[in-house]
Amino acid sequence: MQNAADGGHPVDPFVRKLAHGATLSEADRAVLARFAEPARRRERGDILQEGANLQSVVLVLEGWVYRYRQLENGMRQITTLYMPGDLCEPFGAVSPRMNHALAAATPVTLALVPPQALREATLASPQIEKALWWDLLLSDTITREHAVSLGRRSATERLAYCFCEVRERLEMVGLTQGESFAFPLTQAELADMFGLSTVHVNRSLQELRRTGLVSLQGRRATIHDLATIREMAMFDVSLFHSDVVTRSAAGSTPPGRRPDTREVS
Amino acid sequence: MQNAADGGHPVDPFVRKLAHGATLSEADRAVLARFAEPARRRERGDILQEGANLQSVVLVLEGWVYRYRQLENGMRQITTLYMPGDLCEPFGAVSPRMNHALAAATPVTLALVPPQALREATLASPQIEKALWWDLLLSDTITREHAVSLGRRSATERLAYCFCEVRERLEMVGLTQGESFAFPLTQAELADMFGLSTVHVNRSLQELRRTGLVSLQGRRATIHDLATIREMAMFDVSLFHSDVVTRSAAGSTPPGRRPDTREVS
DNA sequence: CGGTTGCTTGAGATCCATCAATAGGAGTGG
DNA sequence: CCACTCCTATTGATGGATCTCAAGCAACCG
Repeated sequence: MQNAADGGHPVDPFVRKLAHGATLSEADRAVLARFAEPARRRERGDILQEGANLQSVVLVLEGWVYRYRQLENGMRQITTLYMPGDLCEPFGAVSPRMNHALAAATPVTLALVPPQALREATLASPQIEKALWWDLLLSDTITREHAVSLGRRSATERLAYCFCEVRERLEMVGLTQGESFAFPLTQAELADMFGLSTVHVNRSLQELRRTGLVSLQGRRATIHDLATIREMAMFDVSLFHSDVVTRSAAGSTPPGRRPDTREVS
Repeated sequence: MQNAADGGHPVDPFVRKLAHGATLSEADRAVLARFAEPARRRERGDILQEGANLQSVVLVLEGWVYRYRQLENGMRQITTLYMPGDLCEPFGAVSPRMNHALAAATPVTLALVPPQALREATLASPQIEKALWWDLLLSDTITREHAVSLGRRSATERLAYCFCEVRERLEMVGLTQGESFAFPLTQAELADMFGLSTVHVNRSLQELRRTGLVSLQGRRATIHDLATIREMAMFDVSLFHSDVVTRSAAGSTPPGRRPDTREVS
């Protein structure tokens, strides 16, 4: 049995990610690390067809996965991107008949976690509970911001936003190397992700390269000017680092709270 | 104190909606109905600004609400639409600093539910637990399908899809009258929802009317040919009626399960 | 090697945005 | 009741962003 924390091996990205959402004890980490163990490997390509039967939550340990939907007219839309440490469904439940398909963008290592086990971990530790809800809220935020890209950002801005987002997510799990990080998506996949044609993705990428903001070579991306690309992408970092409330009665007013914020009252 | 189930008054849409996700006992319904009680009214316009402080989950009882995000360049994207019976956040947690704004499309009645109370109800009744997770999965599906519209449907198809979706959601809570239903959205709101200009929304709506599929008058919509509009919108009803698994060990193979479906194995 | 996959480039067509102007209804104050 | 304003829906004209079709090229692979 492989322990994710032993020498040389990278720390389990699931634990690493969730640690951003709550202060996890050693016991908490051990519980979570156990979910990330029984791994399956998959080559690039479909993992689960639409309509497939599923009883567990898919957890990505290595590689990139995405969820997509194929329309009757042949068009395809990628709706979500999953990277190491990401759960492909909300932690507490699964739709037994998949209504979107799941595919691997690279060779991947996965774990299958029964939703019941996650919910039980939630009962055993309020910190795990908080971390899992934080994770769920974060993926909601990412999904909504993807809709903002699709609706209101230009092709170039969408791609720029994508680089900012991916960088942020990979950094959370310690998978960036300085200014660069793995970026294995095909231009055709980017097109299906952002509602564009591959031709236009190609040209928009060239524009990003021409301005010197990003370079892209051999399935890796390097961001040369983070501040500028964030500005042109209208990327709001704070979305990725917001807090979460699971127990409304729990705390008194937190220290950082500004008294003038408006509430529903 | 007003009982949502008493004579003449419509049945609480929250209970009515959740009843689609699980078989609720009378006790379950009573518990849920209590959440839908302490109501606030709001006129059309913003409810919560971006950055507002929030400790409770907003539950819509009457009227339409939407979540939007305003970009620095002045553009606006509506990311989610909420109708009676809808929770505006996942039931178990809230982001205390709102990262999207919430607005009322019509005068609305709301309830504020502490996430802790919902999670506790979840512990008391497995059926409530199942219903709430079903609801969360459904709103995820709706959000993803919205992304499919934004990415891969034409303007006319997006609007057609919208009518199909709204009809389906309103029917679940008993708010359709035959072929017609309330549709209070402004053309400017539709534009911000579907990443279009108001001018183009206007012209696309005219096309839908010209083909005789939908009519739209006085904040109400009537669908004249459901089968045809569903086909042109590539609307998949089954997305709105899928099952949910909360306890993976719980059941043996359900009766409808086809043995040939593919699983991750 | 031939076949496949992914990237690149060019030219013309289409969808949709922008700008500008008009018109109807709803509310408001005189 | 009228004048006024604001909001929403509507229409026309023009331009731009992006798509489609078509082709070529490089890398990889059995």
